Amino acid sequence: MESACTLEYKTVINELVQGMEKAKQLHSHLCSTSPSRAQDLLMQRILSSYEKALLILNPKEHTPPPSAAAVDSPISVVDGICRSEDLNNSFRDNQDYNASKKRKMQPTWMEQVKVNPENGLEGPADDGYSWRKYGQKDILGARYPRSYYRCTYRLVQNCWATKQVQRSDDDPTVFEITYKGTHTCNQSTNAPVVPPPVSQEKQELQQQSQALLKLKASLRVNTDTGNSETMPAHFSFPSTYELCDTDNHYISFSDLVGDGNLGAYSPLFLSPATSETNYFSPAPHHMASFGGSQGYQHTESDIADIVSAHASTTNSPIGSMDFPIDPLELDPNFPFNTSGFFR
DNA sequence: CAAATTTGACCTGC
DNA sequence: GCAGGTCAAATTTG
Repeated sequence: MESACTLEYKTVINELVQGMEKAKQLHSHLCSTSPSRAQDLLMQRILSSYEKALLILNPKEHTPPPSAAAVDSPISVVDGICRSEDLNNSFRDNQDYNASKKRKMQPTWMEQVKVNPENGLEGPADDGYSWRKYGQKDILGARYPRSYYRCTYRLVQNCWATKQVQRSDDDPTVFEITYKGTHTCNQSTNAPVVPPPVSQEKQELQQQSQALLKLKASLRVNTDTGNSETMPAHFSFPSTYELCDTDNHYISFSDLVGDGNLGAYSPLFLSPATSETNYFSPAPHHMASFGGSQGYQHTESDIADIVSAHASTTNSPIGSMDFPIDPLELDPNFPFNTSGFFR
């Protein structure tokens, strides 16, 4: 059956292939005028991202990408680990979609963030979001208590993203951060108006990365919630993400800020003032606020759950893996019109 | 004084 | 019953 979805699927792959070719052309053009190691590095990553995207969409025709590069920064993501049990739950629960399991299907992923002892033993730095601590618990068998944070804008913007922070027993400079749910708030409005100056080389790199950003934008699922905002003003992934696919194989994601050349994309400099217990996080995305009950009784609306899950494909690496493109999983009323889904 | 944090109590799932 | 997660009143902070 050649469904419209299959057609769009092939279109996405075709666009990715074309994008990769154009990136190569751009790279050869730039290198002919001003060869640069940074450009080589960035091009490798751009191509790697394309390959990974293609791999995800069409695993039979592509080989696994190389591993990601490490980062040299005061705060570095040691790794991002999607917890296989969460993924397994997500897939297993598809058939039995009750409220309890829906909650489990919230995109969840874990990162380990290492901080420099001199500037971060109190906690890793800002991840670009505003979090409010709402609890702390001593965990059985853990030396350090676990802290619970939720988005500051939960009430204002109905944003249900939460995170748990726990210092590693083995290495006190490592914090294990578990993110649950994705931000539906718009915190980009807190970004500084004037970005720091950017060198010409960085501008060139940014131009290339903009192509990727557009690609990411074109791949986003149009949730059409009434909020027509497009790509966020700032947009980044943690330096290295390792995601597991449906077979629990890890897929390594290197990003555009990994070598520090594209710091302008990092939420670290765009972020509002936040507590010291903030870290890297997936990029924010922009969703409409949903009316709905809140509070103690775990009664967030079904819509919010659906949005949290599916909209996360735009910004949450795990979210995207959590919910493969499968029409059966999507809201039947999902506005999958071609003009909205593809640019 | 408003916002953020702390912390004991309460709720939920296993 | 226990452990983890969350609430909400009290307290602290800016």
